[in-house]
Amino acid sequence: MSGSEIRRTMPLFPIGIVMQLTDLTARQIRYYEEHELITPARTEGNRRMFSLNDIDLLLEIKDLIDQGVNLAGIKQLFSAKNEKPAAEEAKKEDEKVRRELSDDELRKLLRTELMQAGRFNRSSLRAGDMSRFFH
Amino acid sequence: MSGSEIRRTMPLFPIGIVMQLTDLTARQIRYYEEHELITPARTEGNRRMFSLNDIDLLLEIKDLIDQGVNLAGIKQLFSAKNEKPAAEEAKKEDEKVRRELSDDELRKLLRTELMQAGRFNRSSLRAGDMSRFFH
DNA sequence: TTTTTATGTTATAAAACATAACATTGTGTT
DNA sequence: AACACAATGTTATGTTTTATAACATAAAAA
Repeated sequence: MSGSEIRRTMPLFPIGIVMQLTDLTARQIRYYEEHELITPARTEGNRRMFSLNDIDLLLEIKDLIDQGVNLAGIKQLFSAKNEKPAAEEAKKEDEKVRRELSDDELRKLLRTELMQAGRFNRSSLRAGDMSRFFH
Repeated sequence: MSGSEIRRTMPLFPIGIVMQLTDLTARQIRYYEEHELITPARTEGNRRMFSLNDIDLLLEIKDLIDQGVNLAGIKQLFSAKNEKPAAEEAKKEDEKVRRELSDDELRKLLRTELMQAGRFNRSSLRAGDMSRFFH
């Protein structure tokens, strides 16, 4: 229940991709960040890099805005959500294991998990449909 | 058995991220493309965008090269792999369904699947470790 | 009506990436 | 040994993408 937070926090996507996945403009995304609804990572060159968590948040924001909630309200909703820590125990144990992972092991894990990330349930989308996102 | 091919083909990652995930240089990645071991998508601006499938392929290539196989050999291995179609039936059925998906439905599906993509098995990595990839 | 909120638009600078050409290193061949 | 080729490094140059900031605008709130 705490392990799923891990790779969802990996900064993988540039803003251009996030725009297409969320159907938000760069202006909107940056504005939400400015108001601390999201805090995407930055590359060394200061470019925003978004994680799956960030994308989820953006999609939630969009839904809420579509429902008439303003940013202040969304902020409240989000902070209310995080009221529930529920992940106290596993933290320290993870901490212990962390140091023992070599770069190579890390990459192998990452590989496995990336491959798994692709194995979704069933064929609801097809490759051709992705032309909507890339021309 | 054919559905899992779908989102694995979505072009999501720029070359910089792929370099970090695979530990390959841009030169290597482009060279492998030049020799048709991978064929990443392109943005309108001609930038390469890689899918999970592409990343898997790159990792396989790396493994094989580490084992002393040259590009010609890898090419043979890959083409041998694709000798097995094994996905003939589902194609036409999928084709039928495809047209009926609206953009909005597509995005909703995408959302669900992205969220699911993050829900991996267990805590083998931790957020802090990702600082290796982003400084 | 006047502010405030949320977003659009434009200008300017820098980061990331593209291609291409040449250099280097290792391996196998003659 | 000398050579050729495969794989990768390095450098130069141009384009795309993203960053910030400032100003504009429409809709909602006060």
